[in-house]
Amino acid sequence: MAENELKTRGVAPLSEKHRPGAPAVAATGKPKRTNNPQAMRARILDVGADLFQRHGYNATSMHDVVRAAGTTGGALHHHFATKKSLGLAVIAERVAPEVEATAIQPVSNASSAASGIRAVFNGVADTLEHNRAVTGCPLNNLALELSLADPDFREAVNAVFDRWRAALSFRLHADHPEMDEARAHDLATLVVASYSGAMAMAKTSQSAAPLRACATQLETLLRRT
Amino acid sequence: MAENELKTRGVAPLSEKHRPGAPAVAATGKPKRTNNPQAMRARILDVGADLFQRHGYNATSMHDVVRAAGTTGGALHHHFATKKSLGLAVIAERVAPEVEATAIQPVSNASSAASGIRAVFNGVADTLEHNRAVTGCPLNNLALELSLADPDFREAVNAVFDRWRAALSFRLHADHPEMDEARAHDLATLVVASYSGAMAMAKTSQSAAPLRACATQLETLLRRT
DNA sequence: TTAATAAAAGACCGGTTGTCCTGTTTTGTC
DNA sequence: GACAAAACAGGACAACCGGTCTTTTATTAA
Repeated sequence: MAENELKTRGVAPLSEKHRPGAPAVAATGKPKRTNNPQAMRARILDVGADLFQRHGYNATSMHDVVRAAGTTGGALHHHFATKKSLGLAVIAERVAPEVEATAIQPVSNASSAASGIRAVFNGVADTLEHNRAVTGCPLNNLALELSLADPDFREAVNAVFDRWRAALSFRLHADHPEMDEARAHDLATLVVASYSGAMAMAKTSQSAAPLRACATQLETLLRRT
Repeated sequence: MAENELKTRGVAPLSEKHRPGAPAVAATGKPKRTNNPQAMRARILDVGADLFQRHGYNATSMHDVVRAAGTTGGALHHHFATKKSLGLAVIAERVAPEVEATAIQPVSNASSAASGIRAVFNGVADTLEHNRAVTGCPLNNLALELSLADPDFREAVNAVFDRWRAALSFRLHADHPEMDEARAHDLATLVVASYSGAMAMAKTSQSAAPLRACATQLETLLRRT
């Protein structure tokens, strides 16, 4: 803390030699650069979400993000000073909305909790079968890799899990007012857990079958409730 | 293949200067070294399983393994030439037996499938509550991180998942001969998936509650079968 | 006793990591 | 049109990565 002022670790500027940041355009009237911070930020987030999803957080380097986003290290650093800040932003601005759209809203809007849950499982299974590789649930991927490594990550992921479970629990209670809250809570936990686990199995088996199996069994459980 | 004989990329031995491998003992009759390949191999595997479990595969360096095992890079390289070979050995010789002991055998030996499954879930929950940190299911951790990265890892993890599900399915069918095989298979998938997912939720919430919730709900489902 | 082999040690390699710094260009405001 | 701040460019940088290497030491077979 006290040695900050001694942190002159950079090299003294070699007047002539050191020229970082070459001119964006030599002399012609080329496109130069288009300042568009929102689009740049969005593109970095998209690329980050995609790479973290496909290769994992630790296996993705900042350079990978720079290359895939077609940008530069300076731009990346401007928007996200550290890898961790990019990771947290990806969770909050990409993963959480995706969970909201693909898993929470369909259940909230369905005619019943049971049919909504089945629709979500089978809908995701359909999507998986259309794609080439099963990359798993983005939330689950990041949860397992990062929740022990850093409390901030753990908190961020946990918030999404909680939101999801709470929404399910609310819908179950709405469908079945006679069901006590603890039961609804446990049931919602089972649904979320089996979705996460089924996605893990789907990833390792590269098949949507585990999702279909869980959808079937969960429905019989929910229908008898 | 044909350029093997030209592979003299090493530096010419600088007679006096180049002395890798300092003498293990200076001049005294110290313990020097104890040759015990099996114990060394076992220790490396134990340490590797522990570190991969707590920090993840990619976040664990070979140097971390060397340090934690109290050995040297040479010894590690002798037993496991690459990080991947260590990873595969950890799965085959540590993770798979652990799954066998903690999740498969208790169900096979229980008085019924339902009670065995409940015992496994609650037993693991008890263990988690005794430990400080919930590090999650080792199989699940490695599955999510590596199954997309490398086909060999995917195969290894998938084999464990399949073995587990097959054992559950067999026990369910033995308990309920009237149940058709597809149902038993799907039910077993749901149990494995909910275990994996519950462990993921337990890890992010640092609590054993998700496991207990799933145990309760799964039991009501199985008892009504 | 000697020769051969297996086990262990640790220096070392090229490459990559995440971070940060110094400039240049664009944009908004007066 | 001046000018400060934001947006972006491009590379520097030390620390570290996984992996290979040669040498030393212990064990075992002949």
